[in-house]
Amino acid sequence: MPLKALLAFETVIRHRSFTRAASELGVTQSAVSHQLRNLEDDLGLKLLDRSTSGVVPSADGERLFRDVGEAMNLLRLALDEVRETQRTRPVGVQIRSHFALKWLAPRLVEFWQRHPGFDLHFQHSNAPGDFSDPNLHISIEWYSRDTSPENSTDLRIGGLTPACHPGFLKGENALFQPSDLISHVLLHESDDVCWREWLTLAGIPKLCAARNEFYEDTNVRQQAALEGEGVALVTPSLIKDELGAGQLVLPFDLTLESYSYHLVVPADRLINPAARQFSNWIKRECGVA
Amino acid sequence: MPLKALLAFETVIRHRSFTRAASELGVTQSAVSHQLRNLEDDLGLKLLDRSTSGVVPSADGERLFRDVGEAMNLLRLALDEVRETQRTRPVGVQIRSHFALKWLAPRLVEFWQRHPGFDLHFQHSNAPGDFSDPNLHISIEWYSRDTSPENSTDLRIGGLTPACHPGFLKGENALFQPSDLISHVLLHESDDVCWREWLTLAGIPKLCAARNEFYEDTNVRQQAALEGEGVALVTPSLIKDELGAGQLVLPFDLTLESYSYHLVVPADRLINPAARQFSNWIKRECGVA
DNA sequence: CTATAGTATGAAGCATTCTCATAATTAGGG
DNA sequence: CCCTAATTATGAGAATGCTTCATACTATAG
Repeated sequence: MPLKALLAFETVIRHRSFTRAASELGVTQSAVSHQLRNLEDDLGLKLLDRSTSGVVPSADGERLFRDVGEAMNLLRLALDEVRETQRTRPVGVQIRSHFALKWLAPRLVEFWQRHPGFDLHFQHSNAPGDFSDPNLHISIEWYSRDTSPENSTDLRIGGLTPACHPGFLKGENALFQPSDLISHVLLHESDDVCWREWLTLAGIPKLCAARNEFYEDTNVRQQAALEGEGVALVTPSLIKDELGAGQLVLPFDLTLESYSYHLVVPADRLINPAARQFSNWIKRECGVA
Repeated sequence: MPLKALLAFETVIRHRSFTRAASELGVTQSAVSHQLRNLEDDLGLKLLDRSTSGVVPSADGERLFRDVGEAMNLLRLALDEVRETQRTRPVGVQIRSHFALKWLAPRLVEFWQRHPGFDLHFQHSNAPGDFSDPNLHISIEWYSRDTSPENSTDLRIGGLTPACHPGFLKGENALFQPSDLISHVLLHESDDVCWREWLTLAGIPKLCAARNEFYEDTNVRQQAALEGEGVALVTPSLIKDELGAGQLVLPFDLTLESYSYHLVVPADRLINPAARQFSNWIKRECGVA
């Protein structure tokens, strides 16, 4: 199908002029003339009566234009619509609420200033991003270096070390060394894997604490630690405020480094320019771009 | 507008397969893959979910296809229609009835055999072809070499010499030399120009005949001559039959060569392939191609 | 009858599109 | 669970077609 020529034809008919059609199409008048000559040669009939005072379609041209004009309008509308929805579609971001609260929220204002013009749609979950949902573009997940998936980038924000209420450092069951944890409550996420790994690092893999409590949400878990509920594993760089204010303390100088936040973006989501921008911004902010 | 890519997209969706779409489009699967990648990159969204067991459109792809598919169908139909009308539209030929009867008619059967598949529409007139009528493609006209228009080809069939009933060669007013015409009836077309030129050639420009009769149609005029009505100017090569049968004779060995049949075809009519074929055939038959 | 505003044309450069060769991916059968 | 067959993806280079440039041509209006 001589699509380009048909578009040129349609444009010429609308403008009744090669010159104006050329300028709409962003090409020279010569290009349009060539296109129309080719189309007429191809079809073997005259589509236009040319004159200096405007171009008028021949009977054949008129008939062809009825359908071609409609078709081109359809295409234009369809493209505009799809581009518009795409332009205004929010970038779907799954992000752990802790990272959202402690890292992202403080930086987001600056991001809006530098990249206005698109929306972000946040959802919070600890599970891996469900990218079968086409509206999810980016996920920030928590992985140890060797279990992180293919399409992820280590944001180098991470590490786990126990944190507790400052009161835990004194008194009867004061935390002097890791084995003292035996008489304390351990605050877990959904399982005890991380604590197990830290305890292994501390040389006491078998340690069994007084009690285990599970808080899916890290913000809540840390609040529980802050209130003296027990000892939670924390990422120090994310809770500088609480540490600075003395609300939480780190009893041991021993950090499990292997865990960190990872940016997960399937390659096919990067065709969304807004998603690409946001993803790049995060990497830049973390100094891993 | 990425028209080619949209066509590729539409074809892929219809076939649910890059490979089959490629074969419909007459290109390689690779080309289709490139087109779709470019389209998706351009729009910034995924249009297809690919798999080896068939390609299915994404939600966005589905929506785009609704309009694009319709538009492409419109274009296809419009092109088919216009091509079909063009293919079956008869070639309009204006041809002097004399030339049609004496030259064309005997050859037309052979032409049909060699070029079946299109119709010819003959109309007879001595006037120049009115090419403002888009249905007129070809005209065969009678010109002297120096008055023939730009877009005409001399078919080298022509020449004029007087012809008459054999009885005119004997008796009281027998035609022995051109000046004997003074006592005869001259049979003209619409004016006396041709006879004047012939008489000038014969050295008797002022000769005034006994009577002048006007017959627009050369076939009729020659019939009149044949019946002994008077003397008509004829093109010898076209009336070999009558001469051979002794129905007409040429009293003088003096031919006005400057007139001949010309094929007139405006350049823009040659975009009709059938018209081009017919025009070329005529030229070939006359040995002027 | 010239000026002006348009279209036509041919050659050459440029860009897009296509092909080729091959890689990567996925589903199904042994 | 691996292997095969069928599909899509990819990158580089080739081919095609589109565009431009420069200029010719044509018609209309003053």
